[in-house]
Amino acid sequence: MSIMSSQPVFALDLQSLIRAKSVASAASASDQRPKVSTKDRILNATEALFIARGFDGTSLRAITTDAAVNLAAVNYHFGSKEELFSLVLTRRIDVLNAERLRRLDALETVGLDGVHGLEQIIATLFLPALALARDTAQGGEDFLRLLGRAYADPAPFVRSLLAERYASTNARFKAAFARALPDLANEDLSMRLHFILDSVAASLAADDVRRQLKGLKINARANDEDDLQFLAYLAPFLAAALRAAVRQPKQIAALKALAA
Amino acid sequence: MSIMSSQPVFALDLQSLIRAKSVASAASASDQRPKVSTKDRILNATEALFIARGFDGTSLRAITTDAAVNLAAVNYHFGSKEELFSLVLTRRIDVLNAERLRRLDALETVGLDGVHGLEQIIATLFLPALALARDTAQGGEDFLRLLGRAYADPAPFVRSLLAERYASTNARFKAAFARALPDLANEDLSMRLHFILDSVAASLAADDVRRQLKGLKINARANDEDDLQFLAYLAPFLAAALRAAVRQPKQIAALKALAA
DNA sequence: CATCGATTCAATCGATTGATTCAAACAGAT
DNA sequence: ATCTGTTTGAATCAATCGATTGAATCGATG
Repeated sequence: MSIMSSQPVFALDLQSLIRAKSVASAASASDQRPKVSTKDRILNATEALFIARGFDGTSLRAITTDAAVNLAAVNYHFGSKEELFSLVLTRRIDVLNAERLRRLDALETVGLDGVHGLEQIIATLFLPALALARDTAQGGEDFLRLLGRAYADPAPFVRSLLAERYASTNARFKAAFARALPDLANEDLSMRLHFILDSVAASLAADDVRRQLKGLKINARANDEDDLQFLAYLAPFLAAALRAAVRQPKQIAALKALAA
Repeated sequence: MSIMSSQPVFALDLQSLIRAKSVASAASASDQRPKVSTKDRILNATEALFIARGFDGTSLRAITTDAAVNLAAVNYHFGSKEELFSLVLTRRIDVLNAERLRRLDALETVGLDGVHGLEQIIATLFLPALALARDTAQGGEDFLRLLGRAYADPAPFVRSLLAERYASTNARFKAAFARALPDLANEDLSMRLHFILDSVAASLAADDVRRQLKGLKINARANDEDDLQFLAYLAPFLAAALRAAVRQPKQIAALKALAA
């Protein structure tokens, strides 16, 4: 303590003292400074702030303050704010989409189940997301929040990044849904699919929805079995929505009588 | 033209010339400057920019440039950026919620239909939105975009504004849904309701979804009859989703076999 | 220990943000 | 036409934005 006083000391001596101290603490049992690299601290802080405030609402100064690094470290390690956020988004979503495509490939080589083909595709879409939400190395629960925020962010940079990078994946799944729902017109399918994908993303981004998930104890999932249980909760909801018939004259007449 | 040259002129003369010119054009047949007040021009420009870029992404200078008014006019007429956006949001959503509550009141005095009670509530929620989307005085199609963007905006100011101002309305509709779905657990209802409301908002905010709506010619609605037709397209989708059973052991087993 | 590339640091850049100023111009009442 | 309160305009404020600089310091290598 007294060594660290403000009295003038030899700069070299002071630095060597600090260096020795940090090395000592790293070797100690408590390990007060967890060995997380500057790059990773910036990425993690950026992810947390993006979830809470979006792209425009997150400044580099807020990031570097939370990450306890120098402001210039962002441009040194990542080049620019956009390149940083691009990495933050893709390091999560790329993993998700790769697993989704892997499962879809496997599913299409075996062929869709005639009766439950729709549930199979839904499972292919959502099980990877649920699995990643349990993987702390992939952000855990924050993974779902990141996903929701990313698809809702109004910044042109974010929207173009998602649209361009995952266009082919979306096309693959739309084609799969089209085969499972042969009677649904292409335009109807596009709308309902987009509706569902945006829906899940938006809902998962909302804090109170996740709080309710926790209340249902379906957020304490610990293994794939629990994921299936959660999907059994969600899949009928989504499958029923996708299978619902469209624009039957009878329904119009019924609604007309009811909505007066 | 030559009068407007950069040569020194009497300030008063120049101003009077400009004034005379604008007055003349206002009296002319073409009427190049539509008599929209400064206040309304700011509100309209703010709405358009909020839809496109969100709260954080919209600067007062972008607003005043689009509205062709002076920068100081914003703070003079509205006090601050937040007060301006608060007005922009509430002038639309207040109308929507008032009409929703009016219809809900009427529905509850008559009593819910036993068979189609759920569709009645859904109609109560969505018909006012569809009607407003046809009313150019209420923003027309932009009304839906505003709604979607508002519920997705990450700015704390926007989120707290919506949560506080419309909490009671949401509670009213949740209670109504609970009566129409007596077998659905309260937590399940909360989640699904939030899921649906966020869903519609998020979907309507997406440009390509509205483009698909246009392709289905359900966006060319001109009267209440057409609204009912559109609702006949959407209501079965939503009702089926809400009515879908939850967590049946049979479905879990089926999914387990399928998701391998 | 000396050297060198990699990294961190404080300081600062020009641009943009929301907000404010005060004089000029305005519309309506008398 | 004159007066009076309201509205507009150009200029500018301090604060913050993303980005950059060059020196200081780091860890690894010879």
